[in-house]
Amino acid sequence: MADPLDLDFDPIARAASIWSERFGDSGAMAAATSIMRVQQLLIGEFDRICRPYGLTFARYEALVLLSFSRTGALPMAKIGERLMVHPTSVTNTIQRLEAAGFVTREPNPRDGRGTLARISDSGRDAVKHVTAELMDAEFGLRALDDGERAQIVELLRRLRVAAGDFRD
Amino acid sequence: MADPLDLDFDPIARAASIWSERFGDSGAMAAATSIMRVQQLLIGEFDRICRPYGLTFARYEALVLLSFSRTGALPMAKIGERLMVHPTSVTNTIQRLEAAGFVTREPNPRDGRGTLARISDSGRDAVKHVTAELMDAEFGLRALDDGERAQIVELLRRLRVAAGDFRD
DNA sequence: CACATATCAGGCTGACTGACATCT
DNA sequence: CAGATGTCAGTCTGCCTGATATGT
Repeated sequence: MADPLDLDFDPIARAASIWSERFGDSGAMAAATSIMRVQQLLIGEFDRICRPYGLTFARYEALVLLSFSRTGALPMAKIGERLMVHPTSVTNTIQRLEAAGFVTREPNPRDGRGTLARISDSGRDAVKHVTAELMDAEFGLRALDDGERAQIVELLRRLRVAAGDFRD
Repeated sequence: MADPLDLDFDPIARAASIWSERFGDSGAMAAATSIMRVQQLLIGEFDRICRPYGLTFARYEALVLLSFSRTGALPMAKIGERLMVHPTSVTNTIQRLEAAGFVTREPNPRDGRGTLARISDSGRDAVKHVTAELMDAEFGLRALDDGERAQIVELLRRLRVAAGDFRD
């Protein structure tokens, strides 16, 4: 299979090769930069899919989490923990989802300090539509087969373990 | 080698498995989410390393690009092209680097419309220190060996090709 | 009491759109 | 003239710190 790429047209490969020459780096910089670039491409596509429904990908993720919960409602702290985001970011995200009518807030009956975010019917509707489009786009990973996707998950999982992503 | 992970403690794996059951997704969601999560971890570490030197990773990248250029200066448009960022983001980045004394601006003698950003001595100094620390941290990829890093680059390159990352 | 929960105020970042002056 | 280059104004996003009220 011929390589369809010309290194001269790949800014990442070019920078990485200069890097390797000068600093003796063994591919770490290229791998890190590739991950950052692909994330940029993916988030761009996801946000493009979400936008027509009045969502960003981050807000869509919160809605999905709620739609997967048993009762359709979760405490703010739980949402932050699952999505691995800062408490104030949860407040912000839920506020915007509430303004859009996708979520309602209610006091947590089991903890007077707490607030529950509950997904609304229109929230579930939005999740349904966006999810269908994301599945249709195969999450931007159409270029990879199942085995390759699993390979990525496994390699990246090791990084997450090393970063302590599974403690707590 | 025993798996150090308990799926119950991996929000990504948990969400992906629920997803797969409900929607018949074949690992695309898990892979996409892993990429996004690892990028988040990497950028966090990189920014942590850059902060003491008055830089963010994005600004450091621009400085590196300038330090690699033949003359130490590049037109704004070229910077945006190489770093794959929006022209107004280049203006913003260079403005802040200039305010920090890491860069100077000058009219492009070869194009009256243009501006050149030139790296200063203190800019080169900052690059030197941050680069040393990033290399020391192996760009957050200490958990992977050379072969695995190359594997990631290759898998992700296919996604970048599919997204048209190598056109122009 | 210490601690947890959530919010608010406010700063910082980078990405973007639209408008504009300037120059090729 | 069309097109490229860069800037500016202003919006939106998400992340974060610190302070605060409330409740366990």
